[in-house]
Amino acid sequence: MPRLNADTRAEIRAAALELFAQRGFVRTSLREIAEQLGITKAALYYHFSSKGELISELVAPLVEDLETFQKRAAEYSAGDDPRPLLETYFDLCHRHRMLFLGLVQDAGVAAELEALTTIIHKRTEVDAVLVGSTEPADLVRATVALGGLQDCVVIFPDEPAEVIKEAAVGAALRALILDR
Amino acid sequence: MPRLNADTRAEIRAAALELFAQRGFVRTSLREIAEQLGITKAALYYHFSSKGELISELVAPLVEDLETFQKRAAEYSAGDDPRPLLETYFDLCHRHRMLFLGLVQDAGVAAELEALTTIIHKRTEVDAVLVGSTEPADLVRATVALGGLQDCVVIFPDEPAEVIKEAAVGAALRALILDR
DNA sequence: GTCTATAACGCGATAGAC
DNA sequence: GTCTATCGCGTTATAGAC
Repeated sequence: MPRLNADTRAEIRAAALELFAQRGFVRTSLREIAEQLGITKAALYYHFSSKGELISELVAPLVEDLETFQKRAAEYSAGDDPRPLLETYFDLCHRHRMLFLGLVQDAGVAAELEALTTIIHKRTEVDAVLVGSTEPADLVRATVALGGLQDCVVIFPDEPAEVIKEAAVGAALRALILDR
Repeated sequence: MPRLNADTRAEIRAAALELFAQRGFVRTSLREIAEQLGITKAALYYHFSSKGELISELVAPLVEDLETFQKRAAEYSAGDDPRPLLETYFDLCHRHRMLFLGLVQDAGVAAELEALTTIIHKRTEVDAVLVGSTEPADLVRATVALGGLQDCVVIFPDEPAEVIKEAAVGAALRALILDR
């Protein structure tokens, strides 16, 4: 029988986004999404031709926002104040944080052995030590510093480590330290 | 028939680590790892009782290094120079960069639609604009700044956005700007 | 527009021969 | 120590009834 609510497609998007953020894209099956809505897997296929298409539709607004942001960034010249750009980028990430959460959930797939949980837990403890505080506003500095270092090894895996290390540690230091 | 090389177990570890770094943990099947070595999936099971055990063995050295690092970090007091700690953390990440690469590959599972590739590409362009250079040593500053911002929305998804934003943008600004 | 039923596939994992 | 063969499962995806 037809369901009462008209916009099943939008309902599917919403339910999927929530489950993806909680469990990641990989470990969320179409069956789970369908069950959450009280419809069947096959019914879902009526609305979306594949899991990829569903994901694609969820990611599209992020890509669009990024394109807009990129155009704005292209007008930036050395010497301009970068703060507004950084603020916009933060807002963008925050607006799409459900998707980013889904991505990191996926990254933790291997960690059914709890290794990743352990790793994250240890990082958090180190974060607190580095800033001597557990206030979010302080922890953020350590997150940017250590997270930034960590990002560099995956973004520049083939560059000579010494070059990256010097620049990265310098940037991390500045991010970490408030007073000067 | 037995293979000529004695240390099959180590060979499996090496092949697995390489494939995991290239394609992620999720999308690398035991069959692929076995084929790369010219053995069968079943033979692999003689050496490792499960995929989890194989991954676990690869991740163990990272966890060990993190534990050592954490102990050292615990001796750090506010006011000490954080640089040595940051350098050690970078070295640690760099030493285990194959594993980190595997984790981000997993995160890109959803992106068979190439959305993630698009996203990363756009980020790289913005990075270059922000520092007005394509030199790795400069790009690193943008990576730490924008990567740090991005990390914050997944690390603190439930904190009030304004609190996180102010601290994060501040840290990103300091990471980005060299001269002061 | 939604359902039931099922096909087709790849995965991790196991059994047993050699 | 490695093989062939196969199981059981969850998955994406399709066909056809209502």
